[in-house]
This record gives sequence, structure tokens and C-alpha cells, in this order.
Amino acid sequence: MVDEAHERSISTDIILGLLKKIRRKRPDLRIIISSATLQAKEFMDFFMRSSDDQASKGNGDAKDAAATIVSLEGRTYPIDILYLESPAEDYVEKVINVVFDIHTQESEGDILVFLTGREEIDNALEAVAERMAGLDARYGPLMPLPLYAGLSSEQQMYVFDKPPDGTRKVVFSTNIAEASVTIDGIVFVVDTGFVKLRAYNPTTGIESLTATPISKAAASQRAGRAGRTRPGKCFRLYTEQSYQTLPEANVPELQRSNLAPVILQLKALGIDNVIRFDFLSSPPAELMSKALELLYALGALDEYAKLTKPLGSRMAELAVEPMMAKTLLSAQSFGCLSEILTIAAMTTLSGSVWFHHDGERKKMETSRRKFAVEEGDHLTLLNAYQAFVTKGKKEAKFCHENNLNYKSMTRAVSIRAQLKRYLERFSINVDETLAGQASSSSSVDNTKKAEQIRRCLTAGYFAHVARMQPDGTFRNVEGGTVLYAHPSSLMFNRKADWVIFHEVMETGSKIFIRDLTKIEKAWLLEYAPEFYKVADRPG
DNA sequence: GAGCACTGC
Repeated sequence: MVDEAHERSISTDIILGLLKKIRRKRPDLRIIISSATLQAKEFMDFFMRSSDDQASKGNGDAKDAAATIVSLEGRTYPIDILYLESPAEDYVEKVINVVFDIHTQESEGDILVFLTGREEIDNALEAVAERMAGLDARYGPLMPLPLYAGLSSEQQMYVFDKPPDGTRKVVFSTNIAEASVTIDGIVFVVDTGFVKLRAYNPTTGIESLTATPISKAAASQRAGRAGRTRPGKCFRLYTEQSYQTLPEANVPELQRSNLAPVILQLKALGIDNVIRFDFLSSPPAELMSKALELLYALGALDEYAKLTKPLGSRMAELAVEPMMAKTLLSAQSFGCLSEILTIAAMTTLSGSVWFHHDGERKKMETSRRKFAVEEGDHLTLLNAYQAFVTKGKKEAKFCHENNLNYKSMTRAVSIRAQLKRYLERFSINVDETLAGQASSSSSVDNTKKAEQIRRCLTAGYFAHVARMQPDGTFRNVEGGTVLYAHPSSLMFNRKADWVIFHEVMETGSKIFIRDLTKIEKAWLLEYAPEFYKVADRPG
């Protein structure tokens, strides 16, 4: 049974393609796909139409492929949908007006507001607090609460509390409340019609994260959050006319992502001809070729696009992105496997490692500087982890004092252990005793070890390279794209020359690189000669 | 001077 297939995530799309393939050998296999009503037919058509391979073999038996749509009545109560008569100029401002209108004019019941991100949510909370002061005494107070993934779980739990009598709860949430988190007692939904969506540009290799209009399917999912306990209302902060222009369904994640991990996984499952794979919706050819190029450059695929052994098949098994997988599998030869294991675990969580309460931003920066390592962010993360694991029972206190997210740090420990088990399965042994001794005499201060780590990172991240300009901004290797060190990086406002980075992302008007480490230009030619033979420019 | 959500045990 494949649930929530209409969300079109990479994993459900891939598994549907695989199941269709498996059904050719296992016609007795019954597959249940649950999805929103609107998309049901698309899934049925996918399973009914014969794939290319099937047609050529002439065994596309229509009876075997028979599929049925079974409709189940939802258990939700009726929901009134209301639209704006004219478009809103500033939807955050509009949100506040609508929240107060609901509070003063509608019956009891909590409110759920969909916004796009943390910044908007913080602004909305502030605006509600301001407006509350002027609220007529005959109305009870509002209890505004934030909800987004970046909050600690303790902070997230508040949204489930029942408000005191006479108080109305207003939850300002990101898309996390659309499907992942369900709050009971919501009677009113305010839908701004936007969501922040990741997209990957195969020409530049840059990901973007931008506010995008939602689909009709998402709009109905959001509205449905109002009718879980009794009839509700959904206020859409756009006109009915703009609603009609929205796309029916979400753009499948496979059509807007870096496909390198997907292709690696398909190859590992024995699907060599990934171009001919029976996708529910085919990804653009540019995404495919960009991913194949990267995997070839990393050595995971040979010149016939076959998975290499053992490198490619091992990379596919590791639950980290291909560039980090390559780094991990190179680490033994650089003599820094224990350290790279930690760095791999920490970078997967790097966004949530540092933690601060309201108004404690300065304190967090001071804490972070305590662990700072001149050579860059990866070594700084390693340093913080090594300090954490030596604290034993005092780990939680240590985190609290140093603005480290305890939950993230314990997760890093478990991810590291998991990655280590993978490597041991490949008979790659991790010598922790040596690393332990080194760390007690502060291995990170050891410049030789640091250089091994930086070289090893270059062997995996040679495609993510930038050079700092005299003005402090960075340029990519081609030279055309201006990149900024993310403010969370040590290289923000510091001098550097060549760096590798973990991630590049465009938000707002700037392109940020995150998790930077200084490298030598010569290492690029040493570890990725073919990749840089063409791309290299004088200087 | 700042990032939506999800996943790996």
C-alpha cells in the first residue's frame, strides 16, 4: 500500500514505477494506492498503460493490469470556502486583519494560518501581540503560537495544548501543518496560497527556495484542516479567479530535484537504463544528464553509465548524498575516516546544530566561536561534536551552555554509528582508538590531520568550489555567478581564497553557500583532473 | 546578516 501518493514525493513516485515493473513478474501482486480524489485517475492510467518494454514483449495483458478506483468518504465536516473579492497587496497584513475579524465576528474555535516561513511567522506573532493591546475588553484574548520544523519539539508541543476558557488559539504555521502535523480543534483556516518550494536548476546546479503559489490539491488539503471536529470555514486570501489559475496538482518532486541520489539508487536496484524507467511523470532530460555527469565525475558510473564496483555500489548503499558518500569512501586513504564520519553526520544536520532562544543570538555566536576552526565550517562541526561526546552524562548541560541543540547532537551520534556500520559491512574498519587519542590532544589543532580532512573533502566536493574575490564575495569556477557565504558560516566576513562548500541555495535575491572549508587550488587538479581539465580558467 | 518539508536508525 502506497499512501499519500498524490503528494508526488520522490519516494512514492519511484516506488510506483518499481511496483509496476514488479507486477509484470508478479501479476498476483495487489497494490493499493491511496491519494486525493482528484489524482486517482492519473495513477490508474499509469498502471493500465503498458510500458515500452511490455509492448515490445507483447505481454501487456489488459486483464492483468485491471485497476479500480475505490472512493472512500472522508470523515470531515462541511467547510465553507471564502475568497477575497480583490487581491491582497500584503498578505501578512491581510492575515492579521482576517484573524481579528474571525475573533470578533465568528463563533468559538481555533484558527490555523498557513504562511511560508519562519520570518513571516515571527512577524505575524509580533503583529498579533501589538493589535491585542487595542482589543475591546468584551472579547477574550488570542493565544498566538508559531509552528515550523525549525522549532525544538518542546516548542512545537504548545500547539496541541487546549487554550484556557475564553481564549482562542491561533497557530501560525508553515506547510508542516498541511499534512505532517494535525491539530485538533481547528475550525478556521486562513490560507495565504503560498508555500516555499525547493527547485533545482540543472544548468547552474543551484537549488532555490522560493515562495510559490500552491496547487488546487494543496488548497483543498489546507481547507480540510478546518473540518476535523465540526463544520469549519476556510478563508482563502486570494480571489476565486486566481484560484482557477492554480495548477491542479503539485509539481512532482522528481521534476525539480537533483537526481544524482535517485539515479544512484535505481542503478543499485539493477535498473541500468534509467532514461527508459517507467516514471509516473518523466523528469526533464537536463536533470537526468546533469545527474549522470556528476555521478560519472565522482567515479560512481563508468563511461557506459554502469555502476562501478565497488565504489558506485557502495555509494548507493550509503544513506548520504553522492558527494558525501564519495568523501566517506575516500576517507580511509586520506587517513581521516573517523573524522569524516563525524563530519558526514554533522553536515546532514548542520542547519539545526546551533540553537538559540529569542534575543540570545549574540550568545549563540559567542558559543559558536568557541568551537571555531580557522580552516572552515566542517572542522568546526567536527570540533563541536568531539567536545560533545567527551561530556558523558553532562552532555545535555553542555549543550545548553553552548547553544547546541541536544536533540540534533544525539541524532548526529546515531547517524554516525549507522554510517560506521555501513562502512564495516564493506570491510572498511574505523580505527576509533587512534582517533580518540588524537582528539584528546585536540586532533583539530593538528594541522596535518586538518589538511588530510580538507583534501578528502575536496575529493568529494570538487564540483562545489568557489573562490573569494577582493570584495569578500565568492565566484564559482566558471566565474559568472556571485555567491555569498551564508551568515552562519565562519567565512562570513573572513578572508579566504579557494573553498569547497556543502550546499548552494538561492533565497530571496542572493545565492548562499553553506558549510565552507578552505582548500588549495592544486588539489582540484589532483583529485578531479578530468572535471577541471575543461572548466579550469587562468588565475 | 539568515532555510519549506521529509528521510536515514
